[in-house]
Amino acid sequence: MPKPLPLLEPLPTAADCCVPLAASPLSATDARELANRLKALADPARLRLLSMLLASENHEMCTCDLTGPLGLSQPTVSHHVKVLAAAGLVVGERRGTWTWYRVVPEALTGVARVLDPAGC
Amino acid sequence: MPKPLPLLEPLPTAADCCVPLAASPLSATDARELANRLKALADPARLRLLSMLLASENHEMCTCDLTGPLGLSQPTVSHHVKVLAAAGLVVGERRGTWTWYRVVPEALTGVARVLDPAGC
DNA sequence: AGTCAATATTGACAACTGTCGATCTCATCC
DNA sequence: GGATGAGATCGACAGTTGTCAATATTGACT
Repeated sequence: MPKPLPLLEPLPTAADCCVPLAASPLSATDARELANRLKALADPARLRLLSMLLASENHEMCTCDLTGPLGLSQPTVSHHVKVLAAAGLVVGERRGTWTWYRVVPEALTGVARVLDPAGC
Repeated sequence: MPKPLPLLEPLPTAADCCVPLAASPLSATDARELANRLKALADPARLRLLSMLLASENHEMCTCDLTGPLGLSQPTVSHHVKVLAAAGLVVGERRGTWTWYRVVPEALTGVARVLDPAGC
């Protein structure tokens, strides 16, 4: 359990696609793209992982601190963060031996906004 | 392509779970529940289906009007609307030979609100 | 009853996914 | 350099999922 270092740079911005679901019938490619992001979210372990990151002290955690609470093996946790990172929902940063992950809030907000028929 | 009848009753309300993702680490059961909803959303065909419903004239369509634009067989469309209905995201109503489906906007809004770390 | 049309269900199959053990990579410290 | 420890990757396996053809069900209309 290493001590978290203070972040040096602001959180990176994420591609936040903005094709509101309710505006017009989604094209096949837009639908595939949004589905990919939602697929990354649609897993209990990854949702818990995200919420743990968001609720953590410095809004970041290393893999070693995630395996225990999630009750999953280290390779499995590594797999999940990789899926989330590929979807742009988290970013990882290597500092020495550890890799620190944090959520990209803009990405989550983007997905939320696309979904909400009330327009948010 | 039958003519859509005017809706007689207001849209039904849906269970909108409200455990904000960012507030605290999600419990295993809460995560599973939210993941189930997201799994229902995380498919290109179902996303297109939802957006077609939302963008349609009377905010409802019958199965027969969905198969063509989606480019999927009738059983497959029937399968997808069933998944969406099981997740509470759409409701179907049989009128004569046809079944009319419409989105439950509250359900979508609920998911969007849970996801958004900005709190909406 | 009998026919027709829309929808739902079933069965089957290929593709994808979550999980873990084993192994590999890389940075740190002696 | 060698040892240690965190994390990533690989290979395998069970479970799930999207799809369709075939069939069943339901409602309308003679």
